[in-house]
Amino acid sequence: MTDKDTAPAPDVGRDFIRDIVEADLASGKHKSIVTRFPPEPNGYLHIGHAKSICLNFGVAEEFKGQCNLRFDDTNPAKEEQEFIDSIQADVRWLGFDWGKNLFYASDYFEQLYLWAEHLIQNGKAYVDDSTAAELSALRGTLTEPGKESPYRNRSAEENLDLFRRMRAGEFPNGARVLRAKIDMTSGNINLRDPVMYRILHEHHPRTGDKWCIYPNYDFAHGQSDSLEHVTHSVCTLEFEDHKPLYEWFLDNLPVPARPRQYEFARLNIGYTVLSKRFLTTLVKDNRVDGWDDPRMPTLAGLRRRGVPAAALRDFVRKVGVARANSTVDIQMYDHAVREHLNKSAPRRMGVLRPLKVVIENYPEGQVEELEAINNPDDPSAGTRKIPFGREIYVEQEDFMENPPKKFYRLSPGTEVRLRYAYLITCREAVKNAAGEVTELRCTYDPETRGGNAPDGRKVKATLHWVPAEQSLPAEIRVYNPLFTRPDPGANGDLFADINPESLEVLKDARVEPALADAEIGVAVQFERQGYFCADTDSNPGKLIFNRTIGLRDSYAKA
RNA sequence: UGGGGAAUCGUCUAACGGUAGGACAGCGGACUCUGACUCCGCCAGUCUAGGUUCGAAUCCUAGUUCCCCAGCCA
Repeated sequence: MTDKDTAPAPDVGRDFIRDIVEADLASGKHKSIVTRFPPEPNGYLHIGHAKSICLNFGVAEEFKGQCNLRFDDTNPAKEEQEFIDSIQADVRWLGFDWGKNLFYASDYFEQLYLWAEHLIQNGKAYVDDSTAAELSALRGTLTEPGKESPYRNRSAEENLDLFRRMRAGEFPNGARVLRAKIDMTSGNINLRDPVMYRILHEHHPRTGDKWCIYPNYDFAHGQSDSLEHVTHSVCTLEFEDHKPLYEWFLDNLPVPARPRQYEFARLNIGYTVLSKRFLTTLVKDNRVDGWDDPRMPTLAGLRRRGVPAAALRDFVRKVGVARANSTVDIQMYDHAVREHLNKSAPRRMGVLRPLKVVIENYPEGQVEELEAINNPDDPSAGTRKIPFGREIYVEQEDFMENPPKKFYRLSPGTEVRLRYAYLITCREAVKNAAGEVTELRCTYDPETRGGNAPDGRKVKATLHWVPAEQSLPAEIRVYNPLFTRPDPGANGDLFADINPESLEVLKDARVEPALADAEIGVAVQFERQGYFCADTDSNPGKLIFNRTIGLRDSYAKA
């Protein structure tokens, strides 16, 4: 293979992982590479996983290697089939394909068990009868070395007998563990005789009740990598301390291949939390409406909200891969989403908070069809017709009775354009007993059909609108950040920082008729408002839209 | 007082002893039938102190700050 065959496209982001892979290929250390994405099926994937997925699958793709999807299913107490299924759906949605390379750590349980016996026979592992508390006390602290367990020097025969009886189910949960015999005085706590197996009388989603002892991460991960001939085992920074242990097992076992572990910094984003533990709590406590709640940073949530997979891939590419902890500005994510949606989303009109407008000089009962462009940047997207009549709705915030100087929209006496329709002039604001504006009386200029004045006069504002009669009622769900601060939990209480206004439901919105058959999950732009998609709860009898993201609004900012 | 990492514009990220560059954000302007988009311009950085070198973000020394590790989680 030449450099030309293996070098990634020049426009793709480079990083230290890709540098290593490229060097390993160039030096002949590897003829081809194998990576893997190893999720634990104990929750849904979130945008942090997207970084890992794009990295592992992306590198494999760029260097013509292979990327396995391997479930790290070594803890049946937490893992479920639902998560195995959702993870596969999410990885596919993100745009990656593992082909035939779908594996489970549980596929290797028998081999791992045999390797455990191998270590026992070589005097490198022992069964410990200590309780969890005793183990913890013996482990020492960060600054003090640990102490050897009284069970540490059992004979290989006794250890083997005990371990086999553990497997046979003779002991209850927690009664004993199998530990590697390494070094209780190591500065690296992971080397202080780490646990390899624990007794867990649990039903496993894949192996059922076949096992009642399960290997833990450290005893499963490296060997699984080896069995799959993974060349580059890429994980996050917190596993760096585990690398010496990862290598100790590979060094002391007759494994078929020698993978190398490399670590990168996990993704953090302002105003959000990417912790499966926390997201699980949100779901279990019903603080959100499930894993795919559009407020969740899960791939399922983002998908339901209308975020295109390509935008996520692009976001992750722009963020880059490095070894320094960092927190990406949420606006970088917003930018990636808007950038994609601006190109792809058809334009429509929807009024979130309707204000009725009566066009006094427009003939009663008359309806005409006005032509609207579906995407100004893409002529091939075509046009559509929007009915127009004497009564329409505009956005409440597009009218002010006493406007400040830079307010270009409607106020008594001002003229504005209705997008693709006419120029109208506000004549009067009708109020209710409480003094609230309930209706606008306007006049239109019949000469301005389509939106242009024959005399060439200009108006500063173009407003979106919908016809009163033919528009459709819709519920619109507007999402705000799940947290009120960029660094949630920094004051010690994550829950205290949850944004009570993360969901805003607008029940009286009106949308143009073309939105009747909006495809679920596919965002369109409501002009001047943002991007919206039909929610999974939406149906022809009750339209429900999620706001994917708002448009930038330099007026609101000022 | 143990072990392991990391420090570059406000944020994310390049640089591999040779002009500190890009993206996001911000600010200013142009354009506009979306106060969107697009375009143009501006702002702004090598943790500190020494040293090596013609030349240091990069190499050396000493500090400082931040992150991770004491699950029978991953």
